[in-house]
Amino acid sequence: MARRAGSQGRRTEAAIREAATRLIARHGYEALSMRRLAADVGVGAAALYRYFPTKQAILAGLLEVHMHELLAAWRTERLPASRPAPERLETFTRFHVRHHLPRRDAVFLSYMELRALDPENFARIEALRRAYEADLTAILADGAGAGTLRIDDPRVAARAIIAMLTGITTWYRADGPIGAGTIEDIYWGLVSGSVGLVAAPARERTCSTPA
Amino acid sequence: MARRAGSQGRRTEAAIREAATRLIARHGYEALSMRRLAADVGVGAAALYRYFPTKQAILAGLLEVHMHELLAAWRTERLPASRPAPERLETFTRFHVRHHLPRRDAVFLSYMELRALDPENFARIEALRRAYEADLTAILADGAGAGTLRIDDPRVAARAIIAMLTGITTWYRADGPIGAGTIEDIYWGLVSGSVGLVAAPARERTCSTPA
Amino acid sequence: MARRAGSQGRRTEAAIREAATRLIARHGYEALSMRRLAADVGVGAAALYRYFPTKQAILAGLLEVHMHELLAAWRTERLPASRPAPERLETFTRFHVRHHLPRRDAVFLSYMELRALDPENFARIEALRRAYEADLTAILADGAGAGTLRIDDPRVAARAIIAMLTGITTWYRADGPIGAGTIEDIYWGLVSGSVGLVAAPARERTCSTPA
Amino acid sequence: MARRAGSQGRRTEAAIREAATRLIARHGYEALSMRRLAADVGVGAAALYRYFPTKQAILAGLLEVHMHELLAAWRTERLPASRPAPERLETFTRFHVRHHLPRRDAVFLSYMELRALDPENFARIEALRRAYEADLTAILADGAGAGTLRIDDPRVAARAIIAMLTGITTWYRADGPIGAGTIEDIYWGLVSGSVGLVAAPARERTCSTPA
DNA sequence: GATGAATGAGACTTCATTCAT
DNA sequence: TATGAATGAAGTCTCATTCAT
Repeated sequence: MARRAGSQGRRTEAAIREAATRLIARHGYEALSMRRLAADVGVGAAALYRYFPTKQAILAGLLEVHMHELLAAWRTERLPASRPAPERLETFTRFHVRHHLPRRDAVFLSYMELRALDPENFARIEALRRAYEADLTAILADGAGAGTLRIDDPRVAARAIIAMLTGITTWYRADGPIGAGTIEDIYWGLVSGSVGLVAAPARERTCSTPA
Repeated sequence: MARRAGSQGRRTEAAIREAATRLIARHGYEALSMRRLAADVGVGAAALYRYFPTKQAILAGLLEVHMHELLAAWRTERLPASRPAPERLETFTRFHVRHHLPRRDAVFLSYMELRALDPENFARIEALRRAYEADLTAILADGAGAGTLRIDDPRVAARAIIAMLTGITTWYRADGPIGAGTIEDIYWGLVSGSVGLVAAPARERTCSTPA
Repeated sequence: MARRAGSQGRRTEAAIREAATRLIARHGYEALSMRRLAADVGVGAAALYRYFPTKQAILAGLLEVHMHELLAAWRTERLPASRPAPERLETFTRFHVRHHLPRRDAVFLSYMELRALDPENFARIEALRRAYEADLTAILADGAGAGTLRIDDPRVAARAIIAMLTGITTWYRADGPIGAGTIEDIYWGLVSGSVGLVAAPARERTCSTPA
Repeated sequence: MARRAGSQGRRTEAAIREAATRLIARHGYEALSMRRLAADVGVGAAALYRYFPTKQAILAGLLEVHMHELLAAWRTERLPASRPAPERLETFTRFHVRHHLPRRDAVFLSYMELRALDPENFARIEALRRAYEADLTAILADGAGAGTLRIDDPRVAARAIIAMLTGITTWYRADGPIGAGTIEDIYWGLVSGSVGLVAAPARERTCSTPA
């Protein structure tokens, strides 16, 4: 049979991306077989090669699209450097959480499967990741310079914050007890505190030095 | 050909563990072949099966030993529940960093390759991880109850803190510009702030509300 | 999408034959993929099947046309059996060289890819080859009978001569230093000598028995 | 089952070489599948890879061994350059026939599958072939210079002679009506005549110019 | 007249694993 | 204690071919 109704090219490519994202996030790139992927898509294994020349290209494509989407979205939402660092940091934090929460699989995969990329693809995609990280680093450095944020080392802090925020995807379930908005608030509480901001006005806190 | 007498075996087993830790951390469990592992150990592939019945058993063994070491060390260092939560948290934080820094590969592997475990092994090892996390959660809950820590949700905060601390291993290099002690200090600064504490005594800080 | 009117088809078929001849001569029948062939023709792979039902049919068609052309041309040029064998042999030799030189790829392919034919096609085409060879064998046998040629075994000699002549295509380059006419002369010199003729009058030679 | 009695390493490697020679000669390199080869050897396909890293390496190994054997044997038998060219040519001719006749498959393969070699292997093996050809060319050139052989172009003549002699393997059958010794004689008759010698002493001939 | 999408078979190769030695 | 030889399953990928459009 040459063609199953309703499974034309574009649709097939999208289906491959979706299935690959899900399967790689679940079992890892190396553990994913093209046959299994094809079965999930509902085509023969050979059909995959009409859309991606190699298995590696699927992974690279997924990560690249993910990073480009992330950067594009961030560039739309970020505040100009003229605004105070704390505000910019809050924007970053809330953006990061909001953008990542509905993309569990893609995020997971983007942080876990970098090592599965061959050197060329790695270089290309790692550069995108560094660009994103650099934006946060700049915010933190600005705040440190202006005295509005308490930061020992902006580069380290940026990595720490991103690790903390990205970790959400390892356990968060959209159908769990905690809403996305609450997650945003909780993590902004943690982030803001970690760089020496006291909580948003709503939650009055005293400043205590322990022991 | 027989080896010279003596416990060559113990040495070989240790060599397998070390090589496996390094190789899995570098390339992932699925990407590791028994032949490659054997080659790194300097032994024929068949020899591995004298020490581990399956490839899966190697991974499980590695993760299990790692978690047992972690828990054993932690149980030695942790403060009793009678002590104030901030102090206990500082102990936890510094312990976590200190314990993990020299174990980059093992840590990386423990967080990345859980999904490669078969269900039984996963259950066993995940339980150990949860026990460790539960200890931190308890500290945070105590502090929240006592009003000495500002915590929205202790479980979420525990995960966030562990994610932040563990993330160190993805970029830290022992031969880099930042010493282990400094890392401890920086991360304690971030953690303490994130739960509403002001900085450790050594670095006097004022409690300022920016902007 | 429809092409503009006119016999695009004929042109495509010819292009397929040409590309197939070139590619099979270069890389061999088994190593040729229909996709590669189609790409060289500038057409989708499926289009090839408008002209040839199978890959095997392309090869068979090529060899068959080649042999029919060869036989047709030879039947036009050959001398009647009434003429002396040496003359007929010279005609054969010069014809063979002249006909084959500008058909390097087709010739190469005709001698190398016989084994890739399925039994039916092989039988049909091998018969044509044998007919050609039989003509040369007859010339040699006639000469041997008449005492004008020195031949031990006409069948063996025919094969030897054809092998020698056909071998030209493995190294001859039209743009090389040796012209086609010279090649004809050189090989007629070799062939004529091999069957006991002394050289053409132009190149006087003595009949010497060495050592 | 780990090992079938009687199929140890060395024996297996030899069996692979033999089967590969036979199968490639019969069907061509590209048409040979590793599974088919393994089946003929009597092992699983994977076992082949203990002895040859790739399919290409099998072919290259076969051709290389063949050419080294040829050259080694020739260097043992060839006459010194001080001897007259006709004698040296007879030695070459008889050696070539004698060496090649019992190696039908290997010879066939060596002349047909050069194009299946990847560039590196091709260069290495082609150099060996050229060395052998160069020896014949030198004999012919010497004879032409000394006036004992009638040669238009030694390089062309060398190729022509080798093509003629090697062509034997395409039709000769050891169990056919013609003995190996007879073949040698017949071909020496053809070769000697082609370069202007009259026949070997045994077969007295007159030097006649036909028509 | 030609294509885009797909297939099932089969290609080479690597895998974890076994077992006699 | 270790290995050399082997296996069967499975890996990624390419093949000739089909057929609705």
